[in-house]
Amino acid sequence: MAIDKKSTITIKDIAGELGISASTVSRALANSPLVKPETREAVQALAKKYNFQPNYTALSLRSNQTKTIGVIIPQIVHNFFSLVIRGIEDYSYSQGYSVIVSSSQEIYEREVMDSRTLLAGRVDGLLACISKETGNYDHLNEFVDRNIPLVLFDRAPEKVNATKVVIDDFQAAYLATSHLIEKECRKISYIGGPENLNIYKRRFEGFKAALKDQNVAFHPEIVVHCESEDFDECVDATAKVTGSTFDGLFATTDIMAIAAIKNIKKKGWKIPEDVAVIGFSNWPISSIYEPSVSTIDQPGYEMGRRSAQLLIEQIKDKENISIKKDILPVELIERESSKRA
Amino acid sequence: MAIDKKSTITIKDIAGELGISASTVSRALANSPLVKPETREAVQALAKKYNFQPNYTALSLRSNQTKTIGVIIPQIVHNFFSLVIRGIEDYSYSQGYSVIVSSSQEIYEREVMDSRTLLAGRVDGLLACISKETGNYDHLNEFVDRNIPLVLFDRAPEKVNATKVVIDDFQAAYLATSHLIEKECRKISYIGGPENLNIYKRRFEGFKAALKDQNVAFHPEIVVHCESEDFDECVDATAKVTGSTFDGLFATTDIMAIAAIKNIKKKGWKIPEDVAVIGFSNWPISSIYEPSVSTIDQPGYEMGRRSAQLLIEQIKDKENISIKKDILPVELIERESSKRA
DNA sequence: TATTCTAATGAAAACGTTTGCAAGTCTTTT
DNA sequence: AAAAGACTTGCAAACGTTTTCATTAGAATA
Repeated sequence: MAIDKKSTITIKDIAGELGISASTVSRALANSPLVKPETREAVQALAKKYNFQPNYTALSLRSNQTKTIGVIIPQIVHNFFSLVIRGIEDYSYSQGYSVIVSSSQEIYEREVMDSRTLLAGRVDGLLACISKETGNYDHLNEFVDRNIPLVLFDRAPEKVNATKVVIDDFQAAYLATSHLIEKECRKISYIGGPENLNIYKRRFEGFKAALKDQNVAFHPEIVVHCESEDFDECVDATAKVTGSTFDGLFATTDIMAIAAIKNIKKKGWKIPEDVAVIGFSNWPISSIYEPSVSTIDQPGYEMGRRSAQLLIEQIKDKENISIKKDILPVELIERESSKRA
Repeated sequence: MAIDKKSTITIKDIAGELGISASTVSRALANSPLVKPETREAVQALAKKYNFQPNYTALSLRSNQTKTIGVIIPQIVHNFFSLVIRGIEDYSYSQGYSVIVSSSQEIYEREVMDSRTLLAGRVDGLLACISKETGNYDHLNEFVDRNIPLVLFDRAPEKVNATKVVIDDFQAAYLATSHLIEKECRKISYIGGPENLNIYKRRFEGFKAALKDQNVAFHPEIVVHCESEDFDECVDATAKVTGSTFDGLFATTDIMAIAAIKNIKKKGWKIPEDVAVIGFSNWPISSIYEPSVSTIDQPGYEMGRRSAQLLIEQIKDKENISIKKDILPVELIERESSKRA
């Protein structure tokens, strides 16, 4: 292979060929009124001929901004999060920003390391969703302290004073639970995610509040908090619950809902006749599975878009960063698993 | 908010405070033997105290490399591709490279635009998987012509002379089909993806070759090529096939396999007793669905890792780029949908 | 004591841009 | 015809590094 010297041409090359200075070329390219129309046209024609692309790195160095935003996400192989990323990308690219994604794999140390790496001059701002393990927020507060734009989404700890984009988990769980009560359920099982994550804590609270407000008894023996997202482990964890009887079940994840359904089927109980079930997140599988699973649709794409928008606003006006909290609406989707008169 | 002047410190700041020159600081930080041990220690101590991080952009400008690789992928909300991305990220980060991902959303124009954007000085090399629409490869050949490292994965057109990481689609389909024949299937339906994509063309060829080699008749009336990946559309498309009878079905996607299963169930045919089914890709849903679906496991994570590895090798030795073709092994996973004596 | 060698440091250039300032050439005005 | 103004352009600095080359001071040699 040949060595690719001069495969990429610079402003100086154009200047040289035209016998003018680099400054004039720069101005001509920027359509500055300071340059004579003929000069401008000559420059632009040559730039086009050579397919000139300004060197991004040089631009960054001069302007002290990378036009890149960083994203830290717990998992990438995950329907909800990949939707979020798509939203982030769509908006960012439309604004001329690139996106660097790094996934912590739900490991606290990786999250800390990644945030430091990104902070080291690679990005103009950060979008983050904390891992399940994360209990210490120093690495995030460092952004706040140094006045570097930061937006937290979905799993957003109260303790960090940054802009947040979330759903109202309490309200969403309240909605799901009320849906079951409306379907005549009077003894409802709860299958939740790890309670140390705020979102699951709040969903549990929403569940209990809905019961209380509507005078339905709470039964601790049919409550399970499941740590894992692995399907088989969910099946094992939810098996505990089918030791008792119940007529409704709310799971904070569609995967858990389906795991529970598997156990319910095994018992010979009919869905939705004997037990009505509702999940959470509206994963693709919930509409394909049989029975199709009622769920709470979580607007992942919108969450990504909105987070990116708020972040880029902050980047563009760093002097006046104001902390916001955006709560996105959720929607209940009724499917076979809870459809009954 | 306060203005963050000097929130980030440079080599010059350290030099100033120590009353030495920037060059010495640079050398001290690099542990050069040219600097006096005391000087080196003083510099390093101060760097540590201020948590000095070298400016990435300046480094890039000087060294003419961004330590970033670009990835163009058709979709990000897709189990296989997100696995690939994870593989790419894991390897790249381990080598000190960042990753910029952009998804074409299966749109040719976006793919072209994204490749141009990334080419414009943002990345040291590109990893790409073409969209379903892509039939013209000029944008990729531009990389080859300009000697910029490029690795194609999964959907890799023959016409581009670049390193490729793929699975042997012919062989994989041959394997799946032979599995059905082994299970006593003698009239096998084929549900494929769009034929203009090489991978589907080759899977179809593998399917037909397996039939021929084992003297099983090919029945064109139970063949469907389905354009969409949307589940409901797949259900509609595969319905055509259940107009005839058959005792085996091979689908080139798990989603299509499940769509077909839905139609088969509707007919009242038993799986696997009346019809044995096998899919392709080993999506999570295929193990959760009832019946669980036999499939060909496609090593997405490995494909990502390997692609990144080959790309980074090329980046590190641009003078001697050699074109390789890596074919990753697939594995047949037998589940309920084809399990019979 | 004069010369050479070695060790440590600094000055400056370079990477590719943008932009404030100075300077040049024409026109216009008085 | 001289001064002022309007247009164009170029020079140089700056962004934060690394690295080549030159320089200094001191030590070793003759």
